[in-house]
Amino acid sequence: MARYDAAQIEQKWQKAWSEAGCFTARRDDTKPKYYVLEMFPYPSGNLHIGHVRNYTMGDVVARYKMSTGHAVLHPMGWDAFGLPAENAAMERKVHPGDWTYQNIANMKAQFARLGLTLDWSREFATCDPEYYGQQQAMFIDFLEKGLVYRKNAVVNWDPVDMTVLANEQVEDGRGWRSGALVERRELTQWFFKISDYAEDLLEALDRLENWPDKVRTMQKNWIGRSRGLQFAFDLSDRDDKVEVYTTRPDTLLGASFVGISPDHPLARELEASNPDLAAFNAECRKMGTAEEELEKAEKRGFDTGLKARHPLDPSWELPVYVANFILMDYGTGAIFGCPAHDPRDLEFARKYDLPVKSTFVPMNGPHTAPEDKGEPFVPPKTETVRYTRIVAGAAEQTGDAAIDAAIDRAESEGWGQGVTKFRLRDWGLSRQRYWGCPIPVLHCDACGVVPEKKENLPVELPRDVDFDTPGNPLDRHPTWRDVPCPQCGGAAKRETDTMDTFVDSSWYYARFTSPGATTPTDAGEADYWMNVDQYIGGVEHAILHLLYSRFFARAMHACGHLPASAIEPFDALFTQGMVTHEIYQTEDATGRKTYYLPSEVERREGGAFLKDGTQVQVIPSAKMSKSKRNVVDPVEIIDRFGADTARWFVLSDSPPERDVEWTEAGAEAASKHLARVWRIAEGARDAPETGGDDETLLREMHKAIHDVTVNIESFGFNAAIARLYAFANTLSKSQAGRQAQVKAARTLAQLMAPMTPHLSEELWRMLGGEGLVTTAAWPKADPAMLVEDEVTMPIQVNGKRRDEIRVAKDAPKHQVEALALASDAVQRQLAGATPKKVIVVPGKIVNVVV
RNA sequence: GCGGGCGUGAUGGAACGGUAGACAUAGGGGACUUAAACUCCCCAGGGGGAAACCCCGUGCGGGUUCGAAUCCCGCCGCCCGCACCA
Repeated sequence: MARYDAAQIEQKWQKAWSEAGCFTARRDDTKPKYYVLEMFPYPSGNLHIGHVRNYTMGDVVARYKMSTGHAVLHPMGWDAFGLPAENAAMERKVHPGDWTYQNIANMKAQFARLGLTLDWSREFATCDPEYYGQQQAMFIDFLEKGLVYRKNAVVNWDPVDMTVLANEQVEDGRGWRSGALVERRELTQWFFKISDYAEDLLEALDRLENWPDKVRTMQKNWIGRSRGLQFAFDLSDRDDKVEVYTTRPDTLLGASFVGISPDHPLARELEASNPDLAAFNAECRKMGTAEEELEKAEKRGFDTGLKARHPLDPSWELPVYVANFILMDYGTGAIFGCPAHDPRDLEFARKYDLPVKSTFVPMNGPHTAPEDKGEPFVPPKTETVRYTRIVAGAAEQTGDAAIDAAIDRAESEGWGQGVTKFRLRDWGLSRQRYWGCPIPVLHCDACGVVPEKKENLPVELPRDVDFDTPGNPLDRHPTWRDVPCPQCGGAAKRETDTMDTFVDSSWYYARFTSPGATTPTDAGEADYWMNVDQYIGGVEHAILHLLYSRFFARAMHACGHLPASAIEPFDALFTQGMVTHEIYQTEDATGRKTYYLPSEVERREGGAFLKDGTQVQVIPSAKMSKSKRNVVDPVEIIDRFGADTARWFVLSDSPPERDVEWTEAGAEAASKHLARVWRIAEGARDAPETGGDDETLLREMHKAIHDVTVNIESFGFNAAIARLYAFANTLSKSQAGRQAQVKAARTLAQLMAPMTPHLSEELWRMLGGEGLVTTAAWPKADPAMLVEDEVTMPIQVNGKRRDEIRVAKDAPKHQVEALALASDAVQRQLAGATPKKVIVVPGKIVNVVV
């Protein structure tokens, strides 16, 4: 009678699966294919528990699909370019490549212990030249198709480190390393023309039925299609116009100022002769490039002194302000402000003492007008309101109708036109960094921008670089940078910008279908395996990564790298929650925080303490992050309890889409339960040949098969586990004969197999299962065993439960009603009164209304 | 600030608009043990009551419904994203 020894059995079964080649994806025309993919990890060096949860979920799906007769593709790779490798290079003098590949080796070893169904024969890292070379080939294809172009864009510039900073590297307007005030600087950069696909990316969302609604809504809002009016204000005192775009032309008669972005051409022109304005603009440009920062900043403006003529009344002049909250990237970079119907404009108007004029009021009810210190009135455009200053249309109409009427008027009078605009901006892919995919073009004095010849790809990153000097090492690497022009043979310089790492992750799913191909994809393989049937990852990727991938699949199709059927690469999406943990910190006199690992901290009465007795502050659970050190090391957990325990725990308790808090107690409990299942299985094996009531146990078994199957298929892993607990409890108490108990225990092991594959293999063998449980066919519930002929129906009086009755499942309504009314509890509640109404929902509930 | 989501016992959570709290954790009681650990059994939303049973209860305030944790409106709190973190 051996004890449950996780370490020993996990190794044993991992070896068995590997020898049987269970997880190598094979095309098989006799089976439906199934491609399950989890978002690949950044190789930080250590697997964290969030990875364990993410990859276990995918593994449950993969294992379930294997046992339901699918040819499964479940690959894994590394999102290996990015900032942390350069930071490590600067801090520790290691080469970014060495650091990255070392991390990959570490993490792969950790992965191996989890017992995942990954097909490692397809592994690649995005920093492999074989991968990024194909990416460069596609860049050149995109360039030929007009899907890539150059334009100027602003970046965060650190004047001390002489480098471009990511938004994340800007803290309170200062560079994280240098502490210097960050400036906005304009550079010529490469852009993908994602805006060409804005309409299609938006329309196609409706067909992504197996995506969460929240993700589709977020993408819809991000793309932000709007219908509005574009027109120009004539300026009074100079021969010029300001072109504006508005989604509320119906509020034009409530206009009180014209606002332009500090980066607007007019603002730039005026600042040349106006030092105060120049100072104001310079101040605005000190802000970082993050939209959040701009939006949160105090609304400020500068009166240019210019006046704009109202298009509906030339004698009405509006002041022209430069305002810090207007983005040059959206619309025309200029607006008219209508304070009565826009909170931002109202804040601005009150600050600069500009008029506030309502153009419409609510249909009914009291209303504190924005004119009198009230709130701005911003009803949904579908709501009917009463117009007090009408641009066009009826006095009482919806916002939508009024907007359409206003556009019609502007068009017929010839001073403006209706246009559709998108909030979605083109995707800037240039990064002034070393550790990324080189952009495969050259700059030639004679020929201009010239793509590298495809036969010269990959343009490999040079190895001999140093990070001692600020700036991009590629810029100061003459032998790499200075090369002959591929077109004319004259002197040329390589592009030293590298690609955004989002490019790398925008097509890796396609590369997994043919990781060794000498073209980006192999048509036959892509056609067979695409699309990803189930994609799993964090909701933090709801917009950028997923939108970029959808764009990339379209662009790849346009260049012949993916079939038309794969332009929506992810058939179904599941966004899982994070694993969270408490944060432990201390603060020194200057407020500097030091964080501690959970393993360094002991929780006892009175709080949490370090080993030396120092008390630490406990911050409530938050996403596990390296910087806050609130991380749990999965390797420690696996060493202590085994991989099956870690897998079981991360799936239990919390619904997969919600965050789960890691607790020590929870892990221990999971471990105890698995040991208990082991004992239950042994009990079944050793049960007396004959006992009582096999029928009840087998009925419960079929119900468990049904429920667990439904739960797994709907991503209700926590519910599946709760159901498995209940079934284990039933089995442990059962007095059924050996044959029935063994059958039930074997089924329990099999139902648990997607979550706890090693333990299940062991029990499967112990209980006489044939072959591997991993390759065994999923059990089927016998419908005849699921039907009940009697049901319990609760009886409510006025919606409150007072009693319950047992009735035949198909008892006629009048019989149920009579039984319900006969109940003592109901009679007591009625106290002689006659019920007004009795609602009988067959098989569900009875409600007696008094 | 804008967009999206979430909020249920001490805790994680369950509940096609139909018995709120399944399942589990921590806790309490008991059995086993010289003792403990392990294991097994029982109790357990709050309040009242000897009990039967009654009242209250799903962040807060309204509404729809025979019936609301679930749907609608308004607030509060927390989380995710905001285009150069991945």
